[in-house]
Amino acid sequence: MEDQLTTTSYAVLAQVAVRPWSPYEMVQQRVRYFRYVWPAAESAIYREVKRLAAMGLIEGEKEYTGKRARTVYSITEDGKQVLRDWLGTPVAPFSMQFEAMLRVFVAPIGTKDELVGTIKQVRADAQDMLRFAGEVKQEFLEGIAVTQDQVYIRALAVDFFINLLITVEAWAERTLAETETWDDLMPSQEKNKRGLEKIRQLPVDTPDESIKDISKPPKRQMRT
Amino acid sequence: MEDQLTTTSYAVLAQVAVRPWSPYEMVQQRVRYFRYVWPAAESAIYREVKRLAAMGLIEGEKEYTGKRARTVYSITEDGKQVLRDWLGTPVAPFSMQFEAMLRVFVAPIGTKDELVGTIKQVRADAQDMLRFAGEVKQEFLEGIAVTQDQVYIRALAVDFFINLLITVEAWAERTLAETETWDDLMPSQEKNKRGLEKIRQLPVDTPDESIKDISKPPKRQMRT
DNA sequence: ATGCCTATACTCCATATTGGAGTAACCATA
DNA sequence: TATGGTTACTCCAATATGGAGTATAGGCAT
Repeated sequence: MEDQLTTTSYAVLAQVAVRPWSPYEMVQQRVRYFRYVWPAAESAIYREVKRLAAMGLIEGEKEYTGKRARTVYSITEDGKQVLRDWLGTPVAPFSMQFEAMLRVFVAPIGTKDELVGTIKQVRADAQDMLRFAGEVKQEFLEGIAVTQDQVYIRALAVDFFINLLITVEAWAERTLAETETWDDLMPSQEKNKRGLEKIRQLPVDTPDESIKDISKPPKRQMRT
Repeated sequence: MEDQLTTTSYAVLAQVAVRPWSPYEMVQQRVRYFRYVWPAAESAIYREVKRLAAMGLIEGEKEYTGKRARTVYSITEDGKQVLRDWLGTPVAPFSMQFEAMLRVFVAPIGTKDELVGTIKQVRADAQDMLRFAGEVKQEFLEGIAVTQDQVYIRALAVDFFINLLITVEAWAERTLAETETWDDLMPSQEKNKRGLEKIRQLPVDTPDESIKDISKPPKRQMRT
């Protein structure tokens, strides 16, 4: 019953701001609103809905289908104000969970098949999400998306998503091609030479001063 | 004292596999090993080190600087075996936390300055990380990286990272340009027309069948 | 009419995770 | 010699997680 809102609270509140939903619908449709930018457990959604309602930021109205009740929640004026206030606070930096990369790091102690399998999984995941993004694109083109009146905003997100996924897919493709030229996963002069060349060609500036002592990286992190 | 390993455990174990470290060094240097692909709190690292040591997957040796003790941990054979076994298990899908996008979604209830500020922050974050990636690149080119003998593997990660960051930075740039053509954040025919056009041009296939009922997206998520 | 599957709408809880505070020695510099 | 920063952690209360469990309704095939 704490009244400190978390990012998950704002995510749910933002979805309710789009239009009224029942908790179940929110859970089903959150993929279009925040799932891919702010993953949260199903049970967390139900919990947040109750908290937001208790705080008066959303309000529920009971509906019936036959005898089965469901509560449809809408955002209140207070809820909108809370969202507005949130926009004035500092934003948390982007972060990701990419377990596959950890496995790439230790790949040399495993088999080539395992490495290839991992990368193929990454590619498959990206392709699944691209397929979904394609459906979202189609919904907008057909004019049937729930957020049709806000295409100008949603387009920014779809743009981000598709480009990100294409970047990931392309990486997986490149990496599969590279690993397939390897006979085994042992370090070798040959592989390391290619690796160094790959790094040299990456389109990023190296620092002006050469690095003597391994410098401190930029700190960033912070949740909630 | 549970002996179920989490992904964070494997991340730490994988770092120890690179070379021996003291917990403090691991915390400082984890940015080069897993921070950006598997974020974990500082205290989590210390906790994992203790657990892994208790389980015999790493072993510590005490050193002294004057009276200040520090324990340097190395991976054991058991530890290596555990990592190998892990490579045979299914990999969790990619996911991200991108609070800024949630704010983009509700931007119309706030000010243009807030939206622009959010996107600029995203750009700045990407640029910070790119600067760091540039340093890593430089370390490899100079041949002084700790993982120099595994450039062939590390190159895959650096490649991923730099391309991802460039994608994010480019999106921020595009989006800033777009929002700067807006006088306000109100929905309008004009803005929505541009938005729809942007979506139309995104390089992703729309599904063969047009969508009647809003279809279920692919389920994916899973931690640990 | 019966059975079965799926949709709806949650609750519960053991564990995991987080951020922050606390402790303490060491070290450079003014 | 004071003091502020770095090194090197420990501890903990509060919060979050995901998975399992509960229960009813509606639809459809036989």
